[in-house]
Amino acid sequence: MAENKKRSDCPVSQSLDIWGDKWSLLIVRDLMFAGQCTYGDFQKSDEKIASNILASRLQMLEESGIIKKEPHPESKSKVLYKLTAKGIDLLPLMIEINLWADKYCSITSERKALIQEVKKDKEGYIKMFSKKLKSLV
Amino acid sequence: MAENKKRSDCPVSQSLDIWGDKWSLLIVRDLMFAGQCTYGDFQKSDEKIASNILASRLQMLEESGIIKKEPHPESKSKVLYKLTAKGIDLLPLMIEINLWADKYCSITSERKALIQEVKKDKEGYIKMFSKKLKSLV
DNA sequence: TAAATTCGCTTGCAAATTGCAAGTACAAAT
DNA sequence: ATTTGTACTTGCAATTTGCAAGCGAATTTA
Repeated sequence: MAENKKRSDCPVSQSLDIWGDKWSLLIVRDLMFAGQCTYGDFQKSDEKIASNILASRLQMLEESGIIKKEPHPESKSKVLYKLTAKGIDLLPLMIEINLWADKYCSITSERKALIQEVKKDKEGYIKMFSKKLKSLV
Repeated sequence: MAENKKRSDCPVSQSLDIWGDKWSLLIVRDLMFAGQCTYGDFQKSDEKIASNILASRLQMLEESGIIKKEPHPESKSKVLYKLTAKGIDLLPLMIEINLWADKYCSITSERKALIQEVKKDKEGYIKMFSKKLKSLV
């Protein structure tokens, strides 16, 4: 459950120790697109993550300071998950993943449009999007 | 052994299906730093990947066209692994991982120096490094 | 106000993956 | 001719994943 051991001092290795599994970055993706999500929102995503895996990943991401939990303003039974500044700083990485996939994977036209926007002015797009996300924190 | 099933149409998800495990990007990292590696070179890395995992990851990365195998020019018993263009295109992603880790993980001073170079002129650095890697293909 | 539903998890268990240690086949060096 | 180096493979135990169901509290519905 806890992936708390550092394999080496390499920055890549240390990063992968934190979010280098099949699910964590999908959670981050959902939060970047939606700004905030409930537990149920994550479960609605196309990849259909198992409930126990979702719970353990959310806990890990929270422990490593990438996301945070907040009470839902409208309901005591709901929880809101949000990205922290540390999580928002994964945006450039997320953009590069999309750009790579745009070149080498088959992408939905919906997402393709967004990637086109990024290509026009990558730095500008990241700044704008990052600012938007930070306003929600 | 084979992670050949697509979880969804999302570019992030599809990318993670290919290289989204704890080891693949470390193999790519080694190749980016060294230009080319033998099986034994990978095993010498700090993270001490198990031999069977290394073999299976190398196979997967080759099947997905990110790396390629070549006969070693000096020995029939050795094999050279190299990045393909598709693998080299992971460089911007790799750079962003390093930049994120530079901000949030504890990094060795050796790698810190390299990251400083990147920060001065990211685009320029990527172009230069990418060109260098492509000259080895 | 009682019953049903939603919500965020947890639990049990089978299946898949990982990690370790040792082994194998071929090439190269001694 | 024997030992060493190289790229893997194999067997097996331990961990992780994935599925299905369950659970307690909050909320909605009848």
